[in-house]
Amino acid sequence: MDITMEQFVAFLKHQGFVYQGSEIYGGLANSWDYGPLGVEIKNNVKKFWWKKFVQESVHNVGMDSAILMNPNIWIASGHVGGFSDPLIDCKNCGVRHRADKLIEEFTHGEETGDGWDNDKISTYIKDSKISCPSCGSHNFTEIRKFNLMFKTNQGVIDDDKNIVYLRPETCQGIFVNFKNVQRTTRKKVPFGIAQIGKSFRNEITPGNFIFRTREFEQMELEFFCKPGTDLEWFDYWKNYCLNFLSEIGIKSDLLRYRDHDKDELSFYSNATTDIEFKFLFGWGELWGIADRTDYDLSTHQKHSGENLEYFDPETNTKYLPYVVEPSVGVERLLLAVLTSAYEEEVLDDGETREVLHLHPALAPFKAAVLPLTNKLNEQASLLHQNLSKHFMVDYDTSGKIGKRYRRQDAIGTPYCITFDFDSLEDGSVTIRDRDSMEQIRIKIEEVVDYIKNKLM
RNA sequence: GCGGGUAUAGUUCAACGGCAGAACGUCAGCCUUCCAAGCUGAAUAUGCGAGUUCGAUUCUCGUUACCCGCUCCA
Repeated sequence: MDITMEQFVAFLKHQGFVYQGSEIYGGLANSWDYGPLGVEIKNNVKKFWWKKFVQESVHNVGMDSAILMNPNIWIASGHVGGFSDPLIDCKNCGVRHRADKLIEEFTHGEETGDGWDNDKISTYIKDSKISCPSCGSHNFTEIRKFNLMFKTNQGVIDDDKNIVYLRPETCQGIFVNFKNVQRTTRKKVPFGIAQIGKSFRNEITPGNFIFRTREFEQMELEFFCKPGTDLEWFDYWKNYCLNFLSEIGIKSDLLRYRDHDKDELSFYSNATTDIEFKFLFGWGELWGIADRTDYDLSTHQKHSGENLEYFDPETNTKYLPYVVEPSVGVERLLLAVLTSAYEEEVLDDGETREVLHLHPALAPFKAAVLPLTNKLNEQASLLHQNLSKHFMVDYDTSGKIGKRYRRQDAIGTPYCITFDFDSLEDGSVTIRDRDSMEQIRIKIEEVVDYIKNKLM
């Protein structure tokens, strides 16, 4: 697609998919609002995922956990303390470094600074006369820790004692409910728990439109399986996710797997693979599939004091299940879907049209009712109202019919229903297909079923 | 966070230290019997805040946002 990110953003804004957040106040960095079409397609993307990962899955169930949770959860997960990056700036050239990485590089990996407090890191850097990799000077600022979690206070009093965090990931809400869900659903391992919800991260550098934002929505599955079977399930979900992306309509040549190297893996992970998508700004992570072993359940077991072991009735043994986690961002998936669907198509007559080749299930409008002329308004609007009981339908009377087809093409409406003068006589309408531009004539009462069949 | 760039209608682009224009799009009306192209009319813009100036959209400074690169990304 020969279009820039900037042009694509303008297109999405023009059509009412995504607006800049807080625009009339000059915006708020990296915040985006979803317009009338954006909210539809975003909801549809989530529905599609839910359908494949919960509704149609024999393994999985869903849940929805709170955004605000007991702060001890974040201590257990390592988000409070361990994962705040110690950052240090060079006063000479202004480049920012991770202080622990400086030490790691300087000692060629012999010291990693893991678990050190700021003073120790600071002292080490001074004593070892570590220089700035960018300019070679020894003039660093104090270390500042950046906690990537948003903080707020529960209760009206602003006090350190009542700090709560906006969750930086949804999966912990699943882990802490593992026992609840297992008991109430009477599911046997292997089974999965799926969740869609907002997460918040104070990323140092967000950007690339809705690709990385500080407020975002995740769709995660935590799949619990017997230790030793985790790599099998890892492969299973890897394939399942790629298959999902193909079903949702993303072109396969825009997708690739990228396995994490051993030194890139999180310390608790057995294997991690990203499915990457070729965004307009380049390849970027779309879906992370990680084998998290029993790290999460064991740390929660340790910190909470609750026994989280699963009793396996087949073997009469107890164990902490291993977890395979496919995690995808709604906004990223949406951006990938839109990017893949967009086409500036040259027609046989040399004219061009902008088309979103969206899967009908994702399209904001499933159909548009277009009266051939204004004189047919009355009857056509009745048809529109009837169809609206079943799915989102647009209605457009302004301008020539060809122009209205173009408008619907550009927002991905799969079916245009033209109500003409014959419709008054024969009770039939013309349905025009967005992709093939072919037309069929069918009875008005058959329209709902015709379109519903295409939504699967 | 650092460096560079950009900021004028919805979009793409003009112009100017002294009434900010166009095209496309949008809206209204007319016309219109299936793929954007007819006619008439209308609405809509100098990101925000200071400074210089009689007067700033234009010059200066600050700020905000976006883009590119670096950095970062449990």
